[in-house]
Amino acid sequence: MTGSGEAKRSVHHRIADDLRAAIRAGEYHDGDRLPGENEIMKRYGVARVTAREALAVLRNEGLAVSRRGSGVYVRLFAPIRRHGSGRLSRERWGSGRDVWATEVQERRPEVNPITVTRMEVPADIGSTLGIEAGSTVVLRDRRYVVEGRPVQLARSYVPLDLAADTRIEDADTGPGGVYARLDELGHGPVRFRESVRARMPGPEEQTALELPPGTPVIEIVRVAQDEDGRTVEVNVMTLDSSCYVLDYDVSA
Amino acid sequence: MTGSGEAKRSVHHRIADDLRAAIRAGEYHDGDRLPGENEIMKRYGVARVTAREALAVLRNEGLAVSRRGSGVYVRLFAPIRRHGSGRLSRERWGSGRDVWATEVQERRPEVNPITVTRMEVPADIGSTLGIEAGSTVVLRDRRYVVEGRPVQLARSYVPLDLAADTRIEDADTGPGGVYARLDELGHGPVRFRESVRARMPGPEEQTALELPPGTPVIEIVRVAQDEDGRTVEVNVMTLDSSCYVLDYDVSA
DNA sequence: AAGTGGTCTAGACCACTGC
DNA sequence: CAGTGGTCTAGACCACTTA
Repeated sequence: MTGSGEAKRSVHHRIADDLRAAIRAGEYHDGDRLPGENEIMKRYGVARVTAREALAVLRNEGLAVSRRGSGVYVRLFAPIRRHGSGRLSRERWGSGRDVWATEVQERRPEVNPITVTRMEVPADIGSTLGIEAGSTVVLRDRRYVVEGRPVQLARSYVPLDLAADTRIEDADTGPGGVYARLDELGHGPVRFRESVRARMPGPEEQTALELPPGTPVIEIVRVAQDEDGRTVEVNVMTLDSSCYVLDYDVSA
Repeated sequence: MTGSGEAKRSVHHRIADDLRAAIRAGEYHDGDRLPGENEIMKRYGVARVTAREALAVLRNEGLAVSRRGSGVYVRLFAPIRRHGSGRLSRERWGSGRDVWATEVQERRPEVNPITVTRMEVPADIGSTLGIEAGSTVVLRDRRYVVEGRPVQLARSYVPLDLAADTRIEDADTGPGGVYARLDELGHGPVRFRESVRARMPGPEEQTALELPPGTPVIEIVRVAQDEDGRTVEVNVMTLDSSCYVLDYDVSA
């Protein structure tokens, strides 16, 4: 079928290979129903656990999702393009539109209840912010939802001496968001560094982002500095990787 | 133990939660041995499959790796920082050092046998390169290895009319690499766009990068343009996400 | 040779979906 | 209510690692 000399590959791997090949060959399309556990048991004459294991391979590759009581389906990938360079430019947030709205456009973006709290700075954030341990920061915690699907978590840390008793401590920071408020305080960010990595989510993130198994997250740590080189905000974002492509422009 | 009101979580999930909590609490460190299948069966009084399933959760989260015949171990994360902005600057490759060497420094980088082939341009690459279907491109295919571990695959596409009969078609492109050669031809790249996404690897990538289960890959598609706006190279990179953090600098 | 993870079978019960 | 995926048990054999 699939290949030629596949010898010692285990049974559930061979079944997974068959299905993967079929998906790649276009025999199944996005959202199509795949053969389920019972079907695989019959077709290949294997035990339930073996059929499950084959499907687990595809789930963990992010190729399939299973819906209890219903079936197993081909997973789709319809990403949001997030433009890294330019999206943080002064014109953007200076114009009173917030960064998020400009990038998802017509896809019905929502922001879930924003919680704003004062807290002692976590060790890793503190060293990045360049402030001493034990200092207080303002944490803005929020979740972005597009078309009913949660796609991103964001935790933004601002030193208390900048944020105290400003709209940065309000759930609604007003037009232009936190960066515009920092600018009004004379600490508008002019330089950013984004550090990007990918990893599998922990169970808390799986819940918060409603991630099916086999979905990595992208973690972006964005550090914002003002004209004087002071770090004025650290923003830790966790993205559903099946929803995003990040674009960065670089010049030589 | 772990929490308070965990009720209907399945047995293998509860076991996984215990182990995860223990790892996070620092009871196990990087590379430490975790309780294996047999140990879990005894400790929790569950069947082998259930113990396996618990360990599978941790593996798929990238927290643990298992070594057949030996045991299950806490996985480590020691990333290479890849500096997106600046690393492509003229000074870097202009100075005759290649990009790769500058970023991994003392970590014994190697490049596996580079294959260079002429081929018909794949559809997706063609549309990105802005050349008509059926055109010929030069494909440079290579694998990077650090400290004996493969960490990155890269496939670089250059239009044939630029690369034909130049050192771009040699395995060794000489000092400064492909970009320096393009520059000598009057097509030195001045603008780059990197598009970044994360996903789970297919089995071919798992093999080529020797990835344990639960390891996502980062896919970077870099498009390089010369002064005239012509796309002179498309480079598709596949990175082991457990080996990389990508840094991008952005200014407002 | 003992221990470990990897694979597989056969049979069972449950919770949920969709008709 | 029938079908589906999710979970679990009990027992078995194999290949590999370690000593």
